[in-house]
Amino acid sequence: MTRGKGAETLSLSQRIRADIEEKIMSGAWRPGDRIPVEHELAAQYGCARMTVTRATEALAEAGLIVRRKRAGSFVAQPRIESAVLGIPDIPATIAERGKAYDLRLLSARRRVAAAGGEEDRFGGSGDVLEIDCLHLADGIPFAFEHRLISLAVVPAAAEADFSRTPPGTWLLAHVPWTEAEHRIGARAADARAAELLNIAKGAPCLMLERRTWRGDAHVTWVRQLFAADAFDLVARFTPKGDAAG
Amino acid sequence: MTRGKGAETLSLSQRIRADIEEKIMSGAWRPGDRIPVEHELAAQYGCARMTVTRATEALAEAGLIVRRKRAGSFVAQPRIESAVLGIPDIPATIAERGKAYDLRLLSARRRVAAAGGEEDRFGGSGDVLEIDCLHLADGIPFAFEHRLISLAVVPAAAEADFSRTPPGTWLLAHVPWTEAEHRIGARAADARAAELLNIAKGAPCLMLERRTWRGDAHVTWVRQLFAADAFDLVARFTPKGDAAG
DNA sequence: CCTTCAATAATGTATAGACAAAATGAGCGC
DNA sequence: GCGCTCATTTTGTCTATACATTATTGAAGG
Repeated sequence: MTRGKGAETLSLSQRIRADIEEKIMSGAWRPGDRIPVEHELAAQYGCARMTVTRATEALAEAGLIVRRKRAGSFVAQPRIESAVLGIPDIPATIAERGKAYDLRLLSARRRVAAAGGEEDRFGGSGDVLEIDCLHLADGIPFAFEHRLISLAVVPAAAEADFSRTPPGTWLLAHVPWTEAEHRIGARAADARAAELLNIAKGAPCLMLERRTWRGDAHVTWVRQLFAADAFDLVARFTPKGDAAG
Repeated sequence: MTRGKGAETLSLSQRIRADIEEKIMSGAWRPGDRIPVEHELAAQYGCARMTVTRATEALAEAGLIVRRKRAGSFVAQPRIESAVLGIPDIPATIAERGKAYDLRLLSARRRVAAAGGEEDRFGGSGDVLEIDCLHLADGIPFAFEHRLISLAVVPAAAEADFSRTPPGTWLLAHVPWTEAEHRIGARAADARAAELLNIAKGAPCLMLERRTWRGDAHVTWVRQLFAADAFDLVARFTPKGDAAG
């Protein structure tokens, strides 16, 4: 379900690559950290530097690390998600349009994920943080967000102040993710959404649902509703899966 | 606008890679064609096989070619776009749900793209094919599509029979693309869309707009409307920009 | 203290060779 | 004709080495 590659026998350079990736994804090596120099890794694995180089080259192409001559190789800063998916961080989107961002936290409570259903995939303890909030642009409602965060996976979320930093932004900055699934659709606004977004009941809304994993652990689930005239997703792609703009 | 890499001095392996890529993108080497074996390319460029290998490896990772031991390397079949973007080919989507696909061509005419506006980016001659069609699942309207195709870039489109093959499917199979831009939003159905999709006027619809380029040439522009309950886009991503499922 | 410049440490790229692995196809026995 | 074996071709990976490139460091000189 989560990782694509099975347990096929990896070549040495692939294993080196996977090891480094694991260190980064697990958080052991953090953005900006310098990773061991290539000859050192070569010695460690008992192989030629070229073999290490192939791993680091691939990681650099994938954007996980940055290599700099003479300086060394460093764990890359996490990219803003929008650069990858065209699905932007909301405060960044609003700022881009030259508007003032505001956040209104509607509710945040800790509870146990319901067993048996969708929610029991939230980590071991089953404790989740459930958050409702409203994103505003120049004081006008922009998006309504409903979110669950796994406290088993992200215990620090219990202490975060989501009345000032929106949960999505906080998570992006604090938790590396390995996989995400999006569902995008159109929905008619129900009574509550209509009231919060200040639109007519039944008016069209863009719905964005996202699940995010780190390894096998389900990190967060979120549903965002945008009034139809407030927002369009835009994404630019090449066949390779690159994203730009 | 189109290609990322500027005219920096490329390394030899990068140049080899670019040369092969050009051959594929231009259509000189078509899907399924075998490309020269590595030692042959090495001789041609006067370099070691390893240097060629690095180019072919990168192309394989990018999905442009497929390498098979003993058999050789082949230009990859164009991937179904859904594998990359989560934005599926409509007949494939419908078939996946076990429903019968039907196409109704509403109109197709050749005209000159309007100058000055958006449309003048359609190739040199400015001739475009303008197509309206309706996609049906089990006889029920699924999506309404409005499309422009550049006849300067894709002259063969003039002869294609779009009453049997939907234009998107035909293009995917015939024209390699280098870049695409998507716009996704929610819209209220206008009178015509409502009638065609058999929904109420003002009902929420998912709107999907896509522009596709080959190199600098604008290949096609399309807008598709889906009734809100008929369709959700689903996409699965890793931070690297991979797509799966 | 600041500037200049050279030594140096790291990546960036290429080489020639080696052996492994896999798929193909040819030859052979039945 | 059918199935088995085996040599051959081509990719898959690694090695050890070489030299280029570049940013940093630190020392020399003003």
